[in-house]
Amino acid sequence: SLKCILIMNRQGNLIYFPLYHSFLFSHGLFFVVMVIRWEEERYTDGSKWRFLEHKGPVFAPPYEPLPGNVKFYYDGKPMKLSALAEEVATFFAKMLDHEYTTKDIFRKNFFKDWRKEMTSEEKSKITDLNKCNFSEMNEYFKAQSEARKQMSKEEKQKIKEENERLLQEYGFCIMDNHKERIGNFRIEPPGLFRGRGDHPKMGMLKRRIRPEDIIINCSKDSKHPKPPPGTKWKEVRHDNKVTWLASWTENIQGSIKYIMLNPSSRIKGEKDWQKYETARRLKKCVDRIRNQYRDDWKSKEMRIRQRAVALYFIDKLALRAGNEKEEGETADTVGCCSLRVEHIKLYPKMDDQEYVVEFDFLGKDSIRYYNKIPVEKRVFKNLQLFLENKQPEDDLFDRLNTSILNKHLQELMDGLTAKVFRTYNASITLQQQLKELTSDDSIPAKILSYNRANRAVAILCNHQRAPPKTFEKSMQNLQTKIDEKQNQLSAARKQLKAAKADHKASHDEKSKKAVEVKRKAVQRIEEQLMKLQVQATDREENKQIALGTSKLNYLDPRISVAWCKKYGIPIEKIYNKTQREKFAWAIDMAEKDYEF
DNA sequence: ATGGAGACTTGACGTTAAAGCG
DNA sequence: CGCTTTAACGTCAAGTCTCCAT
Repeated sequence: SLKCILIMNRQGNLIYFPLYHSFLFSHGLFFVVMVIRWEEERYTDGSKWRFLEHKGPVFAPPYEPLPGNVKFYYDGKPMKLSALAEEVATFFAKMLDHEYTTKDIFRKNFFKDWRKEMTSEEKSKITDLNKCNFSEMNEYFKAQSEARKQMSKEEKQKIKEENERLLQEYGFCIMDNHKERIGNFRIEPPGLFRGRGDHPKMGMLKRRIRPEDIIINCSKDSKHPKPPPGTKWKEVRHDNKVTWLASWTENIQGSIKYIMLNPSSRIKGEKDWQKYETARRLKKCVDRIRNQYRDDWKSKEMRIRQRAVALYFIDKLALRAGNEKEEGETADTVGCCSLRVEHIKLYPKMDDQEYVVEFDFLGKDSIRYYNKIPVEKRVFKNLQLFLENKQPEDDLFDRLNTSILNKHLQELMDGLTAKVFRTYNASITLQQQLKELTSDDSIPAKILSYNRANRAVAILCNHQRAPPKTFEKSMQNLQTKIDEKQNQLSAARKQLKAAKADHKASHDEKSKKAVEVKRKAVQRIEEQLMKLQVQATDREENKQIALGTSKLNYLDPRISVAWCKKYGIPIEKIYNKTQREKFAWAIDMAEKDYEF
């Protein structure tokens, strides 16, 4: 469970380095001063750090006006736009190929916000978006991106180096003696807001963020970041009860955006670890809680029965809590507590099953949740009751919201909230599935089992993805490869047979060697074929399922680390570099017998 | 209770860099 | 080695949950 080492560089400065930076040893420039364990540095007073120093954010590059020959046309006539109006126009022009720009709400919102940026002459002239012709601008940007692709190696290298320099200068901060990677040190550039699903605000102008909008957070005794020449920060504060380095208010929803540390940082890692520890505590008392809510289905009080049924859904189906949302501000999506009558259908009998509930609603990111499940009679009867005398658009759980539910959960277990059930059920499912599925086969087969276990979780959590545009083609390609490999295999087998016959006839050393060579070749091709087949299966099963989210947010990484250790699978096969950095704590901690 | 601000996690997706292939 | 394909990475929207004022 070693976390990091304290080292001294040639200037005599002490620096903490996470253990995965161990390549530094090879330079031989450092002295190890001290070894720090994971557990040894948490504050108990609610403060998140003692020292915080950073360089501030990187701003979006300023607008570059279009060259004179690229024109905007209104009502068929060329028209030179003021810089501000032109900039906003380019945002739209860049998206011309996108479906968004055909949507009514998008166009309406865009046009309204665009007009706000126009001069009064422009405003009086440009009154109809349908008369605007952005196609020349669109062509220009397409040509630009084409040119970028065609750049020479040297030019590309130069850009890469510049990015690297920016990363080195602005991408890190010092928090309590650790040099930490910042997650998002670049300020979001201006553009048109693209909401997901049927978003009422799609197309609105997301305005440019200036230094005057930024609140800087750092420690008093640090070197404060300097605003760009001629500008000022909105504020510099020293709040060590929060983890962010900078923040600003975004103009679409009026919400606050933050610059925070990378998932590999101490502060994020510890929080993540804590999250899984809470889920493990739930494991210890989940039976009690389940018995409790089953009892509550019989309660005399409506609010308690609603609470109990909702909790049952959250537990069984891994639904999200479902906070209320302000109507008209966001897309119409729901979670458990905000389910409406129109989102479920009850079937006393369906095929050979009794008491079936059909769910059909849009969840987070407007991803559809569709599921039919048989439930217990009591739940079914309760649901019928909840639906009585209600309109489709009425709340299913009218006596419940997330705050009531979470207050109840808090009483059942310290730190328990609705989302802990998702974490708990995801992690426990992975552990069970790994136990069930892991074969004593080859490494690729084991990894397929792992992916299948991961997939079971992704299905539980409804993590979907649009099938990749190139999916069909890439499946075909893979199939072609498999066919070829099969041909190769039969050819190799024939050759082996021939070699064997040859050896039988001559019994000399040379032919014996030839048999061995052919045998190895067959074996090698068999392995390659198997690998390809496994790959094809994996990919087909994964067509509409996204594994990433559950892997990154719901699965206790120690389960995976332990599994790797137990079966001798290199951790690199399961976690890529970024993931290994994020889960460094788990990789250090977990042994092969770890139990979630 | 209710509402809103604030902080932080979770989520899908587009772009880019790296892997894989002939 | 140069091209294509794939996975990693970054982006930023959209959730959850806490806290505090009313």
